[in-house]
Amino acid sequence: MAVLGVLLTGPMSGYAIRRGITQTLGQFWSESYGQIYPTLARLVEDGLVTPGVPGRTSGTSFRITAAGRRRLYALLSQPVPSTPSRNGRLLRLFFGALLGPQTCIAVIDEARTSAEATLTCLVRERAEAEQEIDPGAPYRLLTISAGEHAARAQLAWAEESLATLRRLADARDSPT
Amino acid sequence: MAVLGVLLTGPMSGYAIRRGITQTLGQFWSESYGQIYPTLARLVEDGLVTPGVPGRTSGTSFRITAAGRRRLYALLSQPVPSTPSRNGRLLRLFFGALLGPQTCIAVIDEARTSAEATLTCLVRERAEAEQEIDPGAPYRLLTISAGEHAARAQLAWAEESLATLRRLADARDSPT
DNA sequence: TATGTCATGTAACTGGTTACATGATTGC
DNA sequence: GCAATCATGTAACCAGTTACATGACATA
Repeated sequence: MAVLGVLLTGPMSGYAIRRGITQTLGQFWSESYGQIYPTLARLVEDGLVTPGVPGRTSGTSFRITAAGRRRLYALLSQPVPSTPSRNGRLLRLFFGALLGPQTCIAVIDEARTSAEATLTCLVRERAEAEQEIDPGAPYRLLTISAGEHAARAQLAWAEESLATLRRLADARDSPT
Repeated sequence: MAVLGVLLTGPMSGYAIRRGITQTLGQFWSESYGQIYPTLARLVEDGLVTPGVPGRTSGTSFRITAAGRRRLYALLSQPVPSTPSRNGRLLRLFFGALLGPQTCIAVIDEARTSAEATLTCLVRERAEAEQEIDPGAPYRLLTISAGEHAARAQLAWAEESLATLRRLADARDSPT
């Protein structure tokens, strides 16, 4: 789905597909070479993608076909599969009593800085996306907005939680 | 880490460990039987967990050892690994122009209802956790709070996005 | 005695990453 | 000519789920 999707923007090499995925979908999707090339081979076999001229190695190569577009539409239309969530940060904090307030504060502070970083990154992306005028722009803004909401929520949670933990640490250190 | 963690609350069977993980860590962690039993075997082999009486099948069985507690502490202290994110919903919306506003509205509305459901679930959990008085309670509240922030953010994003898409659909349908 | 839950396990499979090998092309 | 990047691929491995097999125990 991701490979066919980025090929919508024009023909490109597998290398460029990966760069496209990490750059534009990076906030919520990722693929490795070990995934992309076998996928491309299968897509070519199924006639959803045509390979470039075999001789030339540089420049554009893989191109989505009409059947590929139809298939992408079908894939996009499928219900969103529910993925079992795994959050190593929250797992650690859940057993935080074993770790103590100081270590937990470090864990949460790392969450705070990472949320800040993604937020500034997304704000820049939004500015770029708002300049574009093609029909896909509003939908891309939707995904950027989702990232912003999530990042701001994580930021708020982190600051709130840091305050709570600092109170907890103070109460434990100085109740003599 | 999750298995050792839930064993902190007392000895229990592998079956009960799984139930404990899905019930209390369900919001941010999951394990399958195919994962739990091999893990338990390895933990027993390493002396981090002692099996129950082999004859008896019912009741409690696996119990964390002192070495297990030390190991859990070491595991919790390790840096949080960054997991590559994959969000099928946002991937679909990114290519939403192909899908059209109506289908995207359905996708987002499903996100809205699921966020509402987890939110009411978390509010109930918070009420329960606030009653507890053991030293681990504040940390568990931290993880509940994280879930609440995330769910509220998703809710706000969904409502905002639904309004945007409805405007888009109207503009496309009636500009004659 | 039949049903449901508790309980332990495993084999096959899926999905995915990492690390490496290989070579073409470009720009300095 | 050399370094950096572009480009394609794959083998080994890891993590994890699904589906199934097996059986104990309680209870209606």
